[in-house]
Amino acid sequence: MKLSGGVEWAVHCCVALTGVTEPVPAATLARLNDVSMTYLAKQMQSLARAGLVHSVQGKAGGYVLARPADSISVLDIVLAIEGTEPQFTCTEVRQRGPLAASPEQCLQACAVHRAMLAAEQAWRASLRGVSVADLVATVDRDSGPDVLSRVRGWLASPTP
Amino acid sequence: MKLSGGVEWAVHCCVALTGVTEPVPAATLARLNDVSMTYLAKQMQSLARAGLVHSVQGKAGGYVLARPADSISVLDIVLAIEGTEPQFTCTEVRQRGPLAASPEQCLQACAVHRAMLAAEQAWRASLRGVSVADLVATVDRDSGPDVLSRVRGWLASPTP
DNA sequence: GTTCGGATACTCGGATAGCACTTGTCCGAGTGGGGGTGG
DNA sequence: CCACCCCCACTCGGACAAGTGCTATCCGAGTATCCGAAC
Repeated sequence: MKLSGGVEWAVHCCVALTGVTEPVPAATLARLNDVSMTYLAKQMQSLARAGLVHSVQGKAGGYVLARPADSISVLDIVLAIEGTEPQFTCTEVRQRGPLAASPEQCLQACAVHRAMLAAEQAWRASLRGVSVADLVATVDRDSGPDVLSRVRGWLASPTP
Repeated sequence: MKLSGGVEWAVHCCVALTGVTEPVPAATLARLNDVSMTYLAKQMQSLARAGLVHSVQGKAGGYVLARPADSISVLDIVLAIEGTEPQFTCTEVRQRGPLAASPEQCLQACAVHRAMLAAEQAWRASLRGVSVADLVATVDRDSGPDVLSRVRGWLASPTP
C-alpha cells in the first residue's frame, strides 16, 4: 500500500511543464529536480504511453503536455505511473473451504470487496478532482507567481 | 499501490470471529478459508499486535475479537496489516535542484503533497466508516443469516 | 544566393541488472488441560 | 473418592528463506538540425 516514488516526480514535472511551449528534454527535468535522469525518463515514458504528454524526438526534442493543464487530473498521472488495475483484488474466499458458497450465490461482489471498492472510488474521486491547473494555482497562491515563472524561464534556458 | 493480499483474509477472519465466544485457533481459520495456515497466522499476529484481537495460548487457545464488532473498522484491520505509515512520502522536491526553495518557504506541505494527503484521508474515511458489524449486517441481508451462523457453528466444531 | 544532401548530435524507447518488500515457511517459548498418583 | 502434581499436546510468537515487483541503468532506434557543397 505504498505509492511508487516516481509518482511524485511525474506530478512535479507536469506542473513544471505548464506554460512551456517548446519541448523539454527529460535530462533538463531531471536536473531541475535533482533526481536520477534515466529513472525519470522511464516515468516520462509512462506518461507518454498514457497520452498525457507528447514526446518529440530529434535534436530539439523533449516532452510537452498533450492536453490543457486543467484537463489533466492527478489521478491520470497516478494511474499512468502505477497502472490502472485496482488496488484490491478479491480472491473470492467465499467460494473456498468446507463452507464454500455456490457460484450462483456470488453474483454480486462480497461485502468486503464492496467496502474496499468504495474506498478506492473515494480515493480516485479525490485525485480526479484536482487537476494540474489547480496545483499551479495553489502554488501561485501560496508562494507567489514568480516561483513557477522562474521555473519556466529556467526550463527555456537551463544552466548546464 | 497494491494492497497486501493478507488484508482480505484478515477482514474475512474478523467477520467470521463475530459471535463466537471461545478462542478459535489460526489453523481452524485457515481451513475455513482454505488458505496457508502459517501465513494467515502471521496476519493474525499483526491483528493481535494492533490490539484488534486477543490471543490466548494453551491447549484450547486461539483468537477472539478484543472489542465489539461495531467498534472495529475496516481501516483498523488494514492499518494493522499494512502498517500505519502514509502511502505517499513527500521527498521535498522543492528544496532540491538549482531553483531550490529555502526551508522557511516550505513551512507548509507542498501542493502535491496536500492533494495526495487529501485523497488518502478520503480513502481512510471511507474505510473508517465501515465496521465489522456493518459487514456482518450486509452479509446477513444479502445471503441470509444462516450463512454466518453456519460459519460460527463450524468454527465451534470444525471438521478435521 | 539558394537549395539539396548527408553527417551529426541529440532525443526518446525498450530491454536489462540490482535491490527491497511481500509472500510463504519453519521451529522454539509458553500455557492450559488431562491423566496418574498419593492421601 | 478427592486433591495435587507432572507430563503433554496444543497454541502463539518471532526468526528465517523464496518470489515478485519497484528502483536504477544502459545501449540502440529515430529524427530535427547544422554544415557543406553543388547549382
